[in-house]
Amino acid sequence: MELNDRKLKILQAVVADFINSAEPIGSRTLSKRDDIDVSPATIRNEMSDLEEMGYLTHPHTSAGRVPSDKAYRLYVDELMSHSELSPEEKEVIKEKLDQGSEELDRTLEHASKVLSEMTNLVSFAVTPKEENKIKYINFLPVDETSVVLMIVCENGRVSNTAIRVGCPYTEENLTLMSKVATHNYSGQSVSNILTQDIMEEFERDLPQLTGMSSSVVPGFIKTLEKMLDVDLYVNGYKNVFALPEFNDVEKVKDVYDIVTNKDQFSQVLVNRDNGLVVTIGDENSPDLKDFALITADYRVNGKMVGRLGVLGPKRMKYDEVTSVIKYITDNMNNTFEIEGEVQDE
Amino acid sequence: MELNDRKLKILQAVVADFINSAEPIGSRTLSKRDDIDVSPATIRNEMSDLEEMGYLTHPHTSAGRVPSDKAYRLYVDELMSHSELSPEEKEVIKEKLDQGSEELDRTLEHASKVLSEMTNLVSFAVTPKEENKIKYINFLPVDETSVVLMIVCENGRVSNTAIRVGCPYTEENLTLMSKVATHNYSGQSVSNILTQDIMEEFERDLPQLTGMSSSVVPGFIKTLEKMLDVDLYVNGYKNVFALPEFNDVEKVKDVYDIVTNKDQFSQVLVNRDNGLVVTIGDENSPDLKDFALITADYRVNGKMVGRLGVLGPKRMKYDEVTSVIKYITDNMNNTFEIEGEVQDE
DNA sequence: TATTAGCACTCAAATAACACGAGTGCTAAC
DNA sequence: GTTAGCACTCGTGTTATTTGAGTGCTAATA
Repeated sequence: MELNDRKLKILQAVVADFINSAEPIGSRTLSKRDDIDVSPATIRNEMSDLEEMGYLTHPHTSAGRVPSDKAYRLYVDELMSHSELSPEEKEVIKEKLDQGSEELDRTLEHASKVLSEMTNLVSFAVTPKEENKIKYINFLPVDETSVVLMIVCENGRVSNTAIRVGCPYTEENLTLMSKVATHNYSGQSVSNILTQDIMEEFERDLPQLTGMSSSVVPGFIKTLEKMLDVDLYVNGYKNVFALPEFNDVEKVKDVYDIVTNKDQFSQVLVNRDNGLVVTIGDENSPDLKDFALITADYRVNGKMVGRLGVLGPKRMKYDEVTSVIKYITDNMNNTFEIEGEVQDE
Repeated sequence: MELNDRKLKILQAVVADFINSAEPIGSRTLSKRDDIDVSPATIRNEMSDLEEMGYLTHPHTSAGRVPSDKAYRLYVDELMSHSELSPEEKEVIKEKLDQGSEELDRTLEHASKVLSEMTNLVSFAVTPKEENKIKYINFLPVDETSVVLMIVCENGRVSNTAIRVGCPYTEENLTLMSKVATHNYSGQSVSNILTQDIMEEFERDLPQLTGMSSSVVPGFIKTLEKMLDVDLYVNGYKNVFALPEFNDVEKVKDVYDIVTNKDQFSQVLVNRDNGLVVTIGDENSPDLKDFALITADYRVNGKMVGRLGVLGPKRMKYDEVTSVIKYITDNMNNTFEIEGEVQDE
């Protein structure tokens, strides 16, 4: 059997209608649409064919049709409109993005928030497991019993931790320690440093400070390990409360479990392909089989520095959401690269 | 009418049973209890009196009795048992607490997590709006276009922000800037600094660096403002999914709104009395009228440095929860003060 | 006089019966 | 190839009925 034009039109209508209404679509409903001018009976025949071909399903005999994963896939790839965002929408997004642009290291987090606001879905941002190279390491005094360890990477990211030291120290000790650590590790990637016997190296190069080393090194290692973790920000969880498919506590809980199981979820996100990617239902891992996931990369100078996305029901406004995601990831670049861009008055 | 012994015993039984079962308690159920040996009819009479006195209510004529807020209050103040935690429970808590003890500045956050695990309720931690005094201020180089601002307070808290600078700088510039800023502001409280015209002061004392000042000062101010915010950590939200009173999406959403409306919720928490405080139903603000809130302070050297608590249904195991909270807040002190305490073998 | 057995009464919740209607599939006519 | 017509299906909503846990009241009891 072949997917002729009429079948495609009907399929497209079913998917579009279902995305809007979340209700199974019947033949009579479809026949009332302006763009379809055949009788319900004809539509029924076509729908029956489409079902046989795996594009539609039936919740039960006397219900309308619902799109299958295969139908969503076809819809996204071929059928849906690719409307541009209106200038007003663009303006709104631009404005929202700009509100968070001062906080350099929270750009991604902020963009994810904007994304959830624009799509009314659960959104997230994830930083890649990056092979950061250390620029320098600084131990700074706080009070008698604690110091701050500060690690600056070449890409500008900064981590710091407060560390309790077991013994008294002087500022000279700290300066020395900072110098030695920077000398030993600057230019190396974090994961590479972690393969070494850091404690031994500290003791070797700072034999007069073994007491301090023993209390500082574990914190140092912990901080490095933390730097290897991907950061995952989730926003707009409360949007699920408004979606009819989640009008049941179990479902709401499922989504909560997914987005709060950060290790597993970030794994899924990190392992995705680059670019704009849409995965629907069965295309995802089993725990996401009832969802659609859309992600896009955010790049600076061609290098991927983060991934942004939304999680929602398969019944998702794919065209709008992809437009918004694309616009945001493109525009974040501008926020970064072009400062003080000319504003049209 | 008077609250005689039998009334108290019955009331106590109703509250305790309801806390366990979440079901209205009938006279027959009560009469089967070992500690009550009067007939259902007698109990009915007593319950009727208790209802008249405002301690019990009736969902409807043919249902059992449910405790009122007044009953919970009496229960907490007079009726409930104050069982000590078992040595095993103490051991479990101690162990969990210890797992997070390295991360000095996350102690409170971690303790809140332990609290939610032990109580199966939503827990939170909040830091007081503190009048921190600045110890020193440091501007550190990251790359050509950005610096890190680091502010260390006398109490050991550290804040840092990445700031994009509009013009090239040298390390000497930064050192100078750090010195001037530290000289001008160390010893002062954050809120006090914010009352001053910081930009003017930078320009006055660093006339040769006006370009840098103009790009750095806004970030400096923003960081100071952020330091004034209270930090609120919420843990164990997913515990609400298991409670029968939240088997409805609306209710689940209500709790979510409460704990994610950080400004409002932290306001409620910050304004509480010191010490162990239990507020039930109407004793709370209207949006919390269906909940009970328990908080306790965590002190170091007598100074309150944080507040820990749980949010749950009024039907809460008050004795257990208060024991756990008390034990955690007491024990956090130990984690801090006494390092390497003798372990009993 | 306090307690309790007995009993009529109430009402939410569960169950059953039923009508409704949106939808289907099939057949025969156009 | 398309469509009108029709019997059939089945979820949904409505109403009636039953069930049972629980109450309040009264009268008997200790």
